[in-house]
Amino acid sequence: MTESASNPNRFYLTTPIYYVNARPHLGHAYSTIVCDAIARRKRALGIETWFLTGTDEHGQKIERSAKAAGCTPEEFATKIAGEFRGLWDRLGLTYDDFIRTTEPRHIRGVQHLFATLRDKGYIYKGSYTGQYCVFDEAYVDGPPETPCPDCGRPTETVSEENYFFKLSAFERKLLEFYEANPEFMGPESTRREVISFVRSGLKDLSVSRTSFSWGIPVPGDEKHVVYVWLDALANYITALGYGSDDPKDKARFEKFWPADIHLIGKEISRFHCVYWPAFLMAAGVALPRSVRANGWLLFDQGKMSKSRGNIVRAETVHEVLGADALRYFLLREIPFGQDGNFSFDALVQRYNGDLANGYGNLVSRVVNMVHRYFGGFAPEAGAETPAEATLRGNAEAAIAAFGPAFDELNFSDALKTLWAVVAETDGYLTANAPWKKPAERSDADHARLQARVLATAAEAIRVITALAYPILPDAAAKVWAQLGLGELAEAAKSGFLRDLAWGGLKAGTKFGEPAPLFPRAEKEAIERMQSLEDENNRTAVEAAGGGSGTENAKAPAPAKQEMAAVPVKAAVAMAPVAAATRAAPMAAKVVATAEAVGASAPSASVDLPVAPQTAVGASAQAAAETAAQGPQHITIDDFAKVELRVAQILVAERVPKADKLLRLEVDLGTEKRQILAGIAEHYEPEKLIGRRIVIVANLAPRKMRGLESNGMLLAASLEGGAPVLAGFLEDVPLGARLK
RNA sequence: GGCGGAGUAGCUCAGAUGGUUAGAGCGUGGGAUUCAUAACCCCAAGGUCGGCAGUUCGAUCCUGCCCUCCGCCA
Repeated sequence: MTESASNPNRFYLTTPIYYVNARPHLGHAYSTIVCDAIARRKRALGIETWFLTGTDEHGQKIERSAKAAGCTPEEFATKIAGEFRGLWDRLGLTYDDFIRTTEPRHIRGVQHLFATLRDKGYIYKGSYTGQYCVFDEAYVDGPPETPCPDCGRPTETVSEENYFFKLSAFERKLLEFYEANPEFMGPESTRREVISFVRSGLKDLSVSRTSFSWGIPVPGDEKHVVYVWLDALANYITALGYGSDDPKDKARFEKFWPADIHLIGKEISRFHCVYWPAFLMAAGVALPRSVRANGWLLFDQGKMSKSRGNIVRAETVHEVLGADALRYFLLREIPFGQDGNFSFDALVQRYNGDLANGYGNLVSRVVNMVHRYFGGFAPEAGAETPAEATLRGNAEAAIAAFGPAFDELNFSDALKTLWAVVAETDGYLTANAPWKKPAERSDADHARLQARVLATAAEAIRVITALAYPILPDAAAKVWAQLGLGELAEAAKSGFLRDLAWGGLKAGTKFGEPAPLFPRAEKEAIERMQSLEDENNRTAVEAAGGGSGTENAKAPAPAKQEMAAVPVKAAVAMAPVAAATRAAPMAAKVVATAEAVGASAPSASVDLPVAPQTAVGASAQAAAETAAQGPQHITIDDFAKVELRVAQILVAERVPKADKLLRLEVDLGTEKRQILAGIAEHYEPEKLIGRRIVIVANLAPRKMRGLESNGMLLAASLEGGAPVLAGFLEDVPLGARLK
């Protein structure tokens, strides 16, 4: 590890590699766009930049999804990887390399890394006996029958021989490293969480699997595949050429590693801030300089649509308002590192306020006046008055403040600073009104004023545009051309930002034709985006085969499976109630992150990995029918009529002469009552005692077998399958109402 | 359950080692203007700064308790 390797003239940054179990959505685009903006700025500063993104393609879930889709894992992964790459291309993102974990260069590198770790004595063979969640591909601590903490499903007891990485040996080293390198991870909340995680103790990590084969074989013991996180994390070095003997690869690795920034979604901080540095320390490879976590995008469903669409695609925004609008919104609206709300409403508001009425309109008025009063040639500014000095001073202050803010990833502040100059320039124009000649002013004086004011305003625009370029590359290029400055892309390559200073616009420069940059968006824009999403969700549901069946209607938050490969999380912000209640459609908010793990999207189901194969056709049809019939929705008032409460089973016994019926006495906290339930075929009465369940408390009483039942319990079931009682993962007080 | 974060104008957020009238942008209302994308410019209204109690001459800022939301861990 050579600390001195820091070279200010090169810069390496990475996005997470995206798990191909999910189609790309706005969360993925967010991380990638942030990286693109950083990369563009670095290049425009004359820094040699390497920007890596890619896809994570191994793991049991991909294997299963492929099977469900009736194709090979390779075919499946290739298709989704193509969707990611295609989207980045359409959005104009300037990645330098796109790595897929199924590529030979990556496989070779991972095997080299694994062998190195083993040779150095950090990997040993051991056996594991414990609980395993098949759905999440994760090991779970606890005694047998512990439910999975992520998804609540029952775990299986497994015993398998695995390779283990001596993570425990790095606890102290990591803590010392964090201490010595406070800049290593951020934001602060992430740093605190990671440190407290490491302080609480590290256990050795299982780094191989034998239960499936879609992965990278462990060198020399090919019945094992490499643990997906070890596989996935290694992309950051394998893409540069780690493990290759080719001199060109070696040179690139030498040049760019260690990475300057690993940009990630906050839910995978632990993998990047704990496991990854530990692997690298063990292998004797330099550690990355920093890991920065972005927050989640929250989609406020209420504002968007009452229909089931909740995942927003970048395409939709791109199509209606353009890629620049999306970039600007994400970087301006959301303080980096925090969660941010996304809504079409807020997007359009920002777009109209800052881009159309602000920047776009400013450019338009100035370029138009230069054409009108000066035949399209930049006028000579002449002697500066206090008004110009003030504007110049503010612009120079913005140049000085923008860079540091941006480089600390405070994009929002950087843009706020810059847009203050937009407003000042607008005010300056209005105050000096070059379009209005007072009677007492001579023609010559007026011509001088026009020249001075327009030259100054145009120069302000030039400065603003140069700084905004990494965020608004398309618009900046247009403005550059309108100012007669030629190809911005060329200027960016030559590092024009490095020398940015007031006064670069030369008198006599021939301006280009004025053309609107950001046409004002009308209300229809929101409706259009809305309907594009609705349409997409509808077709996605049909295509995906209705994964939203009972099996998946739960509301999981599988943020951090040990095993899950990289990721995409879509979680519903409500308690995981019984599947039978069809929780998903009532979700208030959906979270999507940049990264995340193959999770179930609420009802949209695009992401859902495991659809019961045999049911695929049928549920797709059902979904389609639902859509066609229209209003299957109930109102909140309808729902409020159903009184769902938490109850504890005190007594459970079979009802004589009834095969299916159990008689239960349950405690609601405030009262006890008797309920009859048809679950005797699947639940042993003894095992139910003490369990907390959910009941419908205001169901009309009914007599069965001479006994009165006062309520009904909730359980999930498939046709012909065993019912599963609804319950809670956390403690809940008796009598608590579900709403 | 443990640890941590957050709760400030309709919305998104800023803020002060505690000190006279708590800020910005957007949105709203009014005015002015017409170079410009019904844009721009000026002015105004709007907040018991989550609740209760305490420390203090004085608390939105400190302390305690409580409520709500979120994250990490178990």
